[in-house]
Amino acid sequence: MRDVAAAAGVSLKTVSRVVNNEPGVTGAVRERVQAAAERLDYRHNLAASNLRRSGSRTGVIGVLVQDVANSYSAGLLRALEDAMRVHDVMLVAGSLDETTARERAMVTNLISRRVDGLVIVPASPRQDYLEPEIRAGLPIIFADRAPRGIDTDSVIVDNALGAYQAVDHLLARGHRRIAVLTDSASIATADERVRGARAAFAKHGLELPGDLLVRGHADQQGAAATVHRLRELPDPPTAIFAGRNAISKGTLQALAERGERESVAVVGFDDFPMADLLQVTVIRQDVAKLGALVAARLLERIAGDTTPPIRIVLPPTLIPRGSGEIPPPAA
Amino acid sequence: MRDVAAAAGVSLKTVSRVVNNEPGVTGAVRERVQAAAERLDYRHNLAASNLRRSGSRTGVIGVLVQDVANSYSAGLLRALEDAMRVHDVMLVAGSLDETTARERAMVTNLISRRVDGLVIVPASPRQDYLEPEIRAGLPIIFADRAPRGIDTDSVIVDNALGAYQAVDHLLARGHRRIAVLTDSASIATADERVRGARAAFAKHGLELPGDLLVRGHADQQGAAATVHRLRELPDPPTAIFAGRNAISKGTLQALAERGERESVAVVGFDDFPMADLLQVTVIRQDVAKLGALVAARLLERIAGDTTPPIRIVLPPTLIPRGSGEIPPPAA
DNA sequence: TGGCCACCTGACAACGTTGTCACGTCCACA
DNA sequence: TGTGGACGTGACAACGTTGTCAGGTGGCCA
Repeated sequence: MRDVAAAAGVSLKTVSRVVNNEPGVTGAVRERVQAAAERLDYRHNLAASNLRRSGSRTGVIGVLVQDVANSYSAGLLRALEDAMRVHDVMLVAGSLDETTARERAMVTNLISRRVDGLVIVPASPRQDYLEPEIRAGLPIIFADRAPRGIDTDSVIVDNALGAYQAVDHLLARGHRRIAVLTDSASIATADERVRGARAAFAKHGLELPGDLLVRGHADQQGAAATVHRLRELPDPPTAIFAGRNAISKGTLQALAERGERESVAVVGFDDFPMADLLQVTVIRQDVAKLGALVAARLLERIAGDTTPPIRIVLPPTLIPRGSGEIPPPAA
Repeated sequence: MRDVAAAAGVSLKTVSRVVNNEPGVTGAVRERVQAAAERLDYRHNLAASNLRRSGSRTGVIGVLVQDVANSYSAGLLRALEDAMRVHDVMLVAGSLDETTARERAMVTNLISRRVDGLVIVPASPRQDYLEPEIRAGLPIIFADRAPRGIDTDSVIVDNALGAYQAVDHLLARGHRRIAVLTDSASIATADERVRGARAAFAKHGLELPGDLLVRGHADQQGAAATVHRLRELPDPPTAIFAGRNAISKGTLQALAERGERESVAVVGFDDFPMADLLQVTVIRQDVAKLGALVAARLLERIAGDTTPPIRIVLPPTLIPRGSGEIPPPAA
């Protein structure tokens, strides 16, 4: 900038004015400065600018999701990006892989970078470590999963309701041996889904078969293995409620391998690409809507809104596509 | 930091030393400073730090892909993230949606933020606007698509070869009426793929039927519409080469709607989630490998490597899964 | 012609850090 | 006891920018 000023024969401040498109610079001077900047390949330094006008925005938000390669996370990211772009805000994204340590590390890093806000799909069991940041006024919104140990804005999906709908759907079609596959119990969401599944059984005066509730699935392969095992039981499940994206895929994979895609009912939580072509009945969360709501709330907070935290719960929807409508063999 | 220094009864510089874990501070003093920092909720400001030690890294790279929600882009992002994480580098990601203007705008923004490097899956027809940045030493790697009008590192896939393999696969099974569906001709990749398809026909002493080459597909719906139209022709295609992810999906969707999934052969370019379960034969690009190579090159550049640009071309692989092995009806 | 005002422009300090260098203390050794 | 050196600490300037305020120029009106 100093060089540009010298080349244009003006002061630093005038270059600054031109660069920031501020008024108070004559046309001729402005052009001279622009020409010099162009000639010298001058590039404005946003970091320095933000430092000087401290208290202003950096134009960056941090987004911590489960795995950016996962279609659900990616969809959320995209929805946030679209909403933030109009405000000239960019996204720093990170995958947590359900790791508490990574969540902590990335949050610390993002805070050091003075992001304008944080969107977190938490991996850690408690988030009270964020207390000082909240107190300092950093906007933080939890997406998909509610925070624990702290009071913050959140936009989540009614997981219990979704699971209830899924299992009720299967019970209504006569299934009784319904397997429930979820991920690690340390994830609050998984607990909610199990709760919803139990509630559906209870409504029908039944109980979730203990041998068919299997938690702790980390990935597709694990889920596939479980399905193979369960189907080998003397009294195998006639229907499967897959508690997450990757678990649905593993379930389908295993059933396909066994040639049982047509005979065993499946309802999955979370829609996924190609689920329509695969005719998989799912509980769909409206990621685009969730992302839009998160972004809107975040923008309000960034704009200075200091009202008490709100908690938005979106109802999921069951999308029947065939796999969930397969009747039990006996019926 | 000033407050911490005052609270601990030391100078600014000493706090700096403690914060950066530099040697030359007695244990007692160090603890006093840490306690004060903790008590005052002090947060190190990386922007200011990077400004002071200018010339050092910001620990951020910019990644511009087609669409972060697209499984291919998301996979690339994830591969980059994994490789960069060990070097404590975070990713700022943006979706270009094949828009030249957005590419320019985001590049400008990222440069203002002094990212350590840029990974670009270009949307614009030419990238010579990056010339000054390259000259200034900013590491830029092109991924998936080669740069035009500029000489930079790039890691791309042999698109012509992939298309050749796909079409040759179909020709070898007796298909002659093979439809070739690609995206906009302004995308260099699409041209390459058409070229490869023609080469395969040429090898068999044939020519790509002019009425079956349809370019300019923007999304899944457009591709589906084309498939419906082509299949209504008096002499319809017996096989379809889908030149991209979304086009494959549109093709499958249309064929499913027509009940022709079992009778019309399909080979798609780019693997996609669930393609295995859908038994879709595809040309697979190894995104993880591509991402790893891009990251490795970028890290070398960031570390100061100034050797001439290299160009890595990865061979794609045909994965037979069923849809590409359907024979033509007559045969 | 003098005076007032609007309008441009520039000097300076400050944002939160850290590199450089100098100072002071303490210990070891001659 | 004096000297040298190692070590811990701090003062200061600088990174690239912009807010504040003061100064300078020119036009217009009395």
